[in-house]
Amino acid sequence: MAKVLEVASFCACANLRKASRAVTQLYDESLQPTGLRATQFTLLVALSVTGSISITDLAQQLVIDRTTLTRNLTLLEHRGLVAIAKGDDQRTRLVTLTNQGREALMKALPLWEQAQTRIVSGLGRAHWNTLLSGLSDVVSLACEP
Amino acid sequence: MAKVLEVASFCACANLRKASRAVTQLYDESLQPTGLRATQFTLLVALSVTGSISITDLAQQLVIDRTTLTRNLTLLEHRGLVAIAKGDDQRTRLVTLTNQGREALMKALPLWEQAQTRIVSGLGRAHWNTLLSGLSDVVSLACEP
DNA sequence: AGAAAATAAGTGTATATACTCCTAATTATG
DNA sequence: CATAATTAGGAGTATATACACTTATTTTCT
Repeated sequence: MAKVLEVASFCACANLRKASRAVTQLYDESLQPTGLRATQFTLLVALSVTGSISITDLAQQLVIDRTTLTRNLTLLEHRGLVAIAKGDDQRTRLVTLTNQGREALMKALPLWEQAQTRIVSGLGRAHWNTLLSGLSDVVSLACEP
Repeated sequence: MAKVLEVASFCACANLRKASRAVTQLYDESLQPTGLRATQFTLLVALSVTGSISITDLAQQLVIDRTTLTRNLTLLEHRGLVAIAKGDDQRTRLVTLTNQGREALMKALPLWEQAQTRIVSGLGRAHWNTLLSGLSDVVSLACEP
């Protein structure tokens, strides 16, 4: 069936997931000396930028399910990289990067750069910027109600 | 730190994973009436194109870990959508789409098209093609030894 | 103020993902 | 030909992801 061939080649979901798998493995490998997975590194970076933030707010920013985020944060909390405390609104939990978390993040930065450079130089800066903006558009389109 | 802001905005891994999450939710929702997840649909499509194929070969094509693929295929096998049998080389397992699997695939195609159209029309055909080719380049770069 | 609606988060469950270690079968090598 | 090296696959474990359901708190409405 011609239609099936089209799906195999052009499915946005399949192609994004494939690229996601490939790139995650590259970044995981680069970050391995730090003991951080790429996803965990991303969380530390986000927290470093936002400062203290509630789980729901952080989840929205990252387009990640709230319950997924809770579980990922718990792993970082157990390693002392983030702290989770009650907010003024007793329902909320405020997540904060600890000093230890900040240290781990700083150590990881140059390793992240290795992986990132490989992708960006490989594509060329212009193509890379185009791709990045395409990804951003895709997120908007997929999240539209 | 300026560097951290750069990571947050430009990390290839974070942005790909974010887009991957967003799009997967869109496709999962579209495919929901079929009981297939987007990942499962993708496997059925791949098998429909390749015909009988060993687990390792299929894993390489999809840039997915062999053990992950085994587990994902087992779920489809239990639902009767794929068959897994020993190959001539007794070490290999040949995976084949069953008639039931082909039926499920056919029913899912129009639902896939809904989600796919949303992304492709949203981006515009030209941007979409650029994005697709960028994703393909990223996979090559990340998988390079 | 008290009841109802809304919001923030946690739990149970299921799938997706990949690594390490292990077994079985095949191929290569002496 | 017998043994070593290679290859295909499975099992155990851990993280990532999200849905449905539940609990606790806050806000809204009368």
